[in-house]
Amino acid sequence: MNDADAAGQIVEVLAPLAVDQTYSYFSPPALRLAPGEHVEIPLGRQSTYGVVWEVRGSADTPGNLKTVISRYARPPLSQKLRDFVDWLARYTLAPRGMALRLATRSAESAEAEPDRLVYRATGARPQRETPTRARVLAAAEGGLVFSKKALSGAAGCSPSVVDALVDDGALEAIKAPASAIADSLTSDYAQSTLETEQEKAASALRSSVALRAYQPFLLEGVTGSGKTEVYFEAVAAALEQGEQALVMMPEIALTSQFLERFAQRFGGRPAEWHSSVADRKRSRIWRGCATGEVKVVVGARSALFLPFANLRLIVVDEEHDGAYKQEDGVCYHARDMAVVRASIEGATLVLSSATPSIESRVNAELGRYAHLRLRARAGARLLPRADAIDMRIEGPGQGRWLAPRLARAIGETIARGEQALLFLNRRGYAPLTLCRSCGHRFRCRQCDAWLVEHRFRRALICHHCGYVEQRPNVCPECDAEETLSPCGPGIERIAEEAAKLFPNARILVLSSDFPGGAERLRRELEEVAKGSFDLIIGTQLVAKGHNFPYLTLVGVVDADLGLGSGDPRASERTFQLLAQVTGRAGRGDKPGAALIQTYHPEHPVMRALLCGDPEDFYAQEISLRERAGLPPFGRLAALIVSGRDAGLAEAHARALVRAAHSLPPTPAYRLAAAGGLPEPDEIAVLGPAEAPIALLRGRFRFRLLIKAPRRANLQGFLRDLLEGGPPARGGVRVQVDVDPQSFL
DNA sequence: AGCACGCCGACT
DNA sequence: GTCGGCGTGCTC
Repeated sequence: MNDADAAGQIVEVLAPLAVDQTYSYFSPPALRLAPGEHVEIPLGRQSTYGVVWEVRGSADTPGNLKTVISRYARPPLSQKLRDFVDWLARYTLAPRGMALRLATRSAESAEAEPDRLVYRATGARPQRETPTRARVLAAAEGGLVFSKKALSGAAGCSPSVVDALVDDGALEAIKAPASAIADSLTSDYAQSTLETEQEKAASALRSSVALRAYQPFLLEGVTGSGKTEVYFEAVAAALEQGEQALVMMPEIALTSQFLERFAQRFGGRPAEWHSSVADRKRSRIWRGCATGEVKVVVGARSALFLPFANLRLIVVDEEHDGAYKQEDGVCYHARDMAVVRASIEGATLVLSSATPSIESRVNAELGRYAHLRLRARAGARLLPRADAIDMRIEGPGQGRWLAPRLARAIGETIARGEQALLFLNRRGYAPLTLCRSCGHRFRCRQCDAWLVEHRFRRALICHHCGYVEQRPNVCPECDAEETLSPCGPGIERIAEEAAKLFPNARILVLSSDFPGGAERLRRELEEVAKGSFDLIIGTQLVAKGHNFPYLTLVGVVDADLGLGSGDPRASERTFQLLAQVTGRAGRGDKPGAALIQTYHPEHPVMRALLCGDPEDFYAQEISLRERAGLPPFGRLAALIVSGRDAGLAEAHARALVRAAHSLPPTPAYRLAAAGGLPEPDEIAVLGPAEAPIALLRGRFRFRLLIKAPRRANLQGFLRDLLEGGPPARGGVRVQVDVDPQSFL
């Protein structure tokens, strides 16, 4: 044994805490740690868990360093995953420890499971035969294997009797084969029949997967064009090579319907990963990903941090969906980070959507993503015919919300025994309640927004902060009775009108604030799919996930809602939502119809919906942003002020504020260099609710999100920053919301 | 994440 | 006089 073998090591360990640094430890000679291994380390006055980030050298004695306590027998984090953690931390400006947490949260207790033992009768008689032993042996008759618990349970004795019988030779213990973590999958279990366009897209993906190099694709295709079948071919290609694939979906889109479809194609279910998977299962899947045993994971955004051994493919389904944004703790956009992970892993990336986000479209047009398009619906299905109802011309009378033409169409649909859906993205009965006698309007005490009347709950509710108060019968300002008057429609009010118009119809109202929770919702959606209702009235939760096979008519009640919100993505979001809802209409070879009630039939969003071609919309929207001097994406940066992480964050805050000229290598700087972030001429302190609105009213050049107790202090703090002086106190965290593609 | 240290308001 | 609230800072 030479000196190097006898010496200990100096290792850099990252703990999954709010620290950005790694800490140095001495590792005794016997441990021989490698980067990525999981260790227990002393930290402060207790011990924690950490990951070896780097082995820095050897040493004979600890010197002034503390000593690593032990090694955990978990699969080490690969260099690629560690690089991803570092990248994510640098990009989101989160402490590296917090980024590591995302990757190790389910690693705890991910040790190899101990062999499970089962027992079988050997046929030999035990040396001493007591009545209890006889009962155990009787239970073990027939040559089958049983668990210890099953035998002792059947015999009504303690498990130690089984042990004794093993010692006596009457039973034998056998290693049970480890139960599989996930179903085994077969790449060609059932071949999909693909049409020409699909076939072309699928073969592009298949050959990319075979190349084993980072290659990004935008897979764009109208509802029903068979995007899923196409990316299933890419999954199949990864399986054929014995390698891994990750399919990400927004949590609510991850339905058993989807898993069934997957099983029909691959002969088994993928490993599922989302918030309600039990802890034990989670750590098994975590381990299975690291060992390569788990081949395909279908999961929500957190699946992005699994320790894949050989990841060949990442699919981001519904890539435009806002649910990919993580907004507390480490703030990140899972779709963007999927791009980064794919590039680090050298994997194929597929962003899939019927209505891609603007930034993905722009990336495709710039040639950063290969653009695969499916223009036709698969299986000769036709797109729903969309028609506008111009509310200025053919709107309903006073106090009604459904235009006569829409009401008629619903009646006819129900009469044919088909299903209709009325969509209105507004919960409650009426968005505003005022007093006809004095003009009093109900406002939220916490945040100043209008209170929304909920008639089912007899309450006034703030949709911004959740504040609730009882709906009074008397005006609180002028004491007049019976003068409180609801203005505008909410979904409950539409339900009331529909019940009057169609007294014999089976109507279901679906809104996220109804009691019963997810369980009831799931049951109701299944009933809808079975055709148990004639008319469904719902908010945006009807837009996603489920298929409604009997649905042939979709009516959009207030299509303009959301266009006037001041949100920079208002048009984009409205288009995506309405395209999704109206796309639900139609079944088999019978085209559905969509009727859209709008005051602005000429608006680009409406025009795109009516002609059924999103091309129009994207071209308009991108040129609008160009003319407004906004980059098509990466338009904003968020400054989050909080009490913690002062040192790290302060530097970034300075960099951001002086981004136009300063040189620190932060994403903010690079954004500025790319022309995305002009120098601010004013800094204001806004709450999270106000900031997005103010932003693209053009008042501010970038967004400041403030999380802090006292506003006045922050004002001073930020002014100090702007003038370049030392901030008196407090810390700053900067989050930059841009497309990482431009930084790769 | 824990845990200590420190600085202000209400208690035996 | 202290007990304890949480706001802040540190852990190799």
